[in-house]
Amino acid sequence: MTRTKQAGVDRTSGVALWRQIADDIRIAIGAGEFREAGKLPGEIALAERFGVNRHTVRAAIAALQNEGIVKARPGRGTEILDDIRLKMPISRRTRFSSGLGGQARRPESVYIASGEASASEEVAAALRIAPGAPCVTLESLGLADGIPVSLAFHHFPTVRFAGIDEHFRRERSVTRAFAAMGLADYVRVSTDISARHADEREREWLRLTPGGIVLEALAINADLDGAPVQYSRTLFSAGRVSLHVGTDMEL
Amino acid sequence: MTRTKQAGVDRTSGVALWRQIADDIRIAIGAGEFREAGKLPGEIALAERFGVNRHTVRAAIAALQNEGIVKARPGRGTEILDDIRLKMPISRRTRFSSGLGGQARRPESVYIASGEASASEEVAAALRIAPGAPCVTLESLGLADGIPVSLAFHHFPTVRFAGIDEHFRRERSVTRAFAAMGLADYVRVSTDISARHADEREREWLRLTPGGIVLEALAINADLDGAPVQYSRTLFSAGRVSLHVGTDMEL
DNA sequence: CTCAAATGTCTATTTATCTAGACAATTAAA
DNA sequence: TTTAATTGTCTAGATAAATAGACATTTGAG
Repeated sequence: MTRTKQAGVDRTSGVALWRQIADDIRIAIGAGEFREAGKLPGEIALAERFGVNRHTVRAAIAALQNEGIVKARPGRGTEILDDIRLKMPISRRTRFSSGLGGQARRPESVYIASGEASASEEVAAALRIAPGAPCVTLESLGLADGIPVSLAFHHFPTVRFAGIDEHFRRERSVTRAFAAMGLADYVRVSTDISARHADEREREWLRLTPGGIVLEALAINADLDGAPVQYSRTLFSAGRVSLHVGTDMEL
Repeated sequence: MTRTKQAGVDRTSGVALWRQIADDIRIAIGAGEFREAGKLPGEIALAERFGVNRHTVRAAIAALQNEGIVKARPGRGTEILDDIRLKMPISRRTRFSSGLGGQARRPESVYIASGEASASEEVAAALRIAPGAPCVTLESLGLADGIPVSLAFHHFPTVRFAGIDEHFRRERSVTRAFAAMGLADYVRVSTDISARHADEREREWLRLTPGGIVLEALAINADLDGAPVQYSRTLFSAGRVSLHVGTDMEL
């Protein structure tokens, strides 16, 4: 029997059908497709829609259940749980903790690791220091309501911010760590945004499923004299965060 | 035989090993891992590195070859071709064609379709018109050197821009279409950026492989009096584009 | 309670993916 | 020219994914 191509599933892609279907349903939920019903169509209906066997759809639903997006119950159907995506503002005054302010969530930064390194060309160019000059590195995890949303790698010039990692460890905030070292205010100079698949380590920290996507933001912060004070690479869980760039308001 | 977990491959993810490995190598190339050699390690070395059979690695390389990223030749090895990623600036003066200016590429916009629609709540809110009010819709494809980099859905309020799709068709540029209708200048008011997997239709237009990622930018443009003139949803091929947000320069 | 609709579980079979090994073909260097 | 290193191609077998069907279990409506 030859098979007709059905809605959006590709049988030669190296991606299992159940995973393609899970991704498809996740997107459909995000687009509000089943909002009025509050639940997914029945497994048989979904199987017809995607042109696959009911068991394949069940595997997809099991994956979505594992991600906490839906909840299936015998007799009742498969209910859609919350689909929350935080909006992270990016502007001249971008800070992680205050960014989530109006969204009634509990923001939190967690220390992962820190150390000393010599600046790569990339870091040196961003911080306007000599390549090979010493940097404080700091890795941290950003959470909202206990759910990981970002994984950040910060770089600070050692000559000015030696020991800032210890301040971060106590204060659990880059802004407060800066304040503790006498830098009361700073501004975002540039942000470079791209997207890619998360690697294994990133998946672990951000609790992503394989194939999960991260938004990668390369950011430079500077003091009010324009001297770079921080270069960060932040990975946002693309399923939980969108980045909002306001180019209109006072920056 | 029980198998030990090797570098970054997951055998229960619903993603074929060859595809995981292809994604992994693509990322490594992007990070410059094999830059000095100019080619990948041998298939046997890669097979050991990922803990899989040589044939599985070969499948991964075949996929990368299909994407035009590498070129394998008997006796010579697998050479790495160009890895180009355009940098698309996002600022108050964002325009597609001029954005790629300094990057020595031939930018081009292609008309796909246009029509009339009543504004959804999302579109109405962005354009500050009544929900259900008429809009001109316009779909276009952005290319650089003939390679598709973006797929855009534009919305314009009909009351002010009826027929702008015809101007776009002739001028092949939104900026010039605006100019032809008497709007000499406009500015970007806000841009909302997220990332997700491309669906089948998007993959076709952007020539992406299954599992391919798009950066989705929701943008509002306004005239110099602040009245919204355009609401766009633009999908950038994440492998070919990064978005650069300058929050420092004169916006 | 009874029934219809839904999800849960089981077995069996087919198809795709991965592993294993052998050997051919091509290239670049000794 | 010889040799080593590399990719290309073939066969065969093992493992995982998908299909197919039957039937049990749970839930909500009538």
